[in-house]
Amino acid sequence: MTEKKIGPNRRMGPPGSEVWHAMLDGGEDILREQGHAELTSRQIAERVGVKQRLVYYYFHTMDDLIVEMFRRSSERDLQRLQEVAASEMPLRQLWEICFHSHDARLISEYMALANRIPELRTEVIRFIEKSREIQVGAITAALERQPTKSRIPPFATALMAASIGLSLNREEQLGVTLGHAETFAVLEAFLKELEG
Amino acid sequence: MTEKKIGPNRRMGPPGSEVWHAMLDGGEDILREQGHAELTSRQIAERVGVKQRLVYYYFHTMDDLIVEMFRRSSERDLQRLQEVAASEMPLRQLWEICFHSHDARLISEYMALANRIPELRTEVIRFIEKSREIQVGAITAALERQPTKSRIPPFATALMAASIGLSLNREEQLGVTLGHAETFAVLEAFLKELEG
DNA sequence: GTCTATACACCGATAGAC
DNA sequence: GTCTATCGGTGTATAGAC
Repeated sequence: MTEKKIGPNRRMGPPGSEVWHAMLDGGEDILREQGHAELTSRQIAERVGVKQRLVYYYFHTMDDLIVEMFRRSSERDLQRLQEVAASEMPLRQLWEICFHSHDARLISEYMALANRIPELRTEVIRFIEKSREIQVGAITAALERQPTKSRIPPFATALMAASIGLSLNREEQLGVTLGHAETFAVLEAFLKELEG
Repeated sequence: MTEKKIGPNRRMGPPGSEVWHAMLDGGEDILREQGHAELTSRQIAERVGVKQRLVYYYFHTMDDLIVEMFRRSSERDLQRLQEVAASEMPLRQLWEICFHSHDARLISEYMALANRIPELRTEVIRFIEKSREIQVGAITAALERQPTKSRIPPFATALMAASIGLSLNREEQLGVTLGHAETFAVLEAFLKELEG
């Protein structure tokens, strides 16, 4: 029914421009380094080197900016997942991405923000589902190549690996290492079994 | 060096009183139902039915209140974990607790808050480590009772189970079910193997 | 123990000039 | 495309009366 409740006199800038990207970059840095409480239009403007008003020329609302941040980031992630899924040793590379190249703090901030921003929630759901599909595809292909006795279905394998990677990552950043070495050993053995 | 930077003329109320608990209860409800952005002294006061000023009679700062919220909640959780760890079928009960009786949204809010509140971070670390120790104890005891061929070490088992439970819980709340049935089947088989 | 009243900072968002 | 200027709202925290 109602379109976006934006002031009728608001001129808006085009997405994809240089400043547009710079604002998303700045927002991402703030979210990762200082958390959601500091993610404000003023902080972003200061970091980019413009005035606060300009943020509202490129984004309808702050929530919009946050959604765009996640959307841009998740699209990049999915593309990279798809690339390594088509490579040799995809499972090990997928695991490396899952574990090493995500920032646990950033993820936890997005998760909390998704609780109150419906559009972000939608994007998060889409990302989880798409990345799982990609991982399942790679696992299924690996199982066909390698005659292994693993009786864990691909979908369960993907979900478990993603979950464990997330927790290991998060705990490591917190400074908890209880049980990590043992878990890595189990995962390494599993990877060897599937991919040599 | 510096003690808490509290106004020198601030009179403070005692912890543990009825109103003190009511404020933590209200804060927890707000955090679960509306998220961190609505967790303010004014909202808590309104929910408890007192004036905003009283919140600062019972808590030095809002961050202090949040830390107390988590501390009280995690102490209760640890106690319950210890109780079921000493019962029969502890593994299945521990899994039920891990999966069913935690609110994923509340957890994600605490995780994000822990990024910016050092004392909360400390409490979260303590909780993760203590609950893992309890779970490892139960798993070790179960392995001694049951002659099973599981070659996954107890610490890895505890970490993996907690991780997977967390993700399943969170995804279910988001509305994602991709791979959940397969994962439950795997976990159920594992539980049967260890505890019949 | 609980209240009224208030200082002060900061945020989201907008109007309109250049 | 970018700016100055500003409005209205809300937040944390405090002083001090009852």
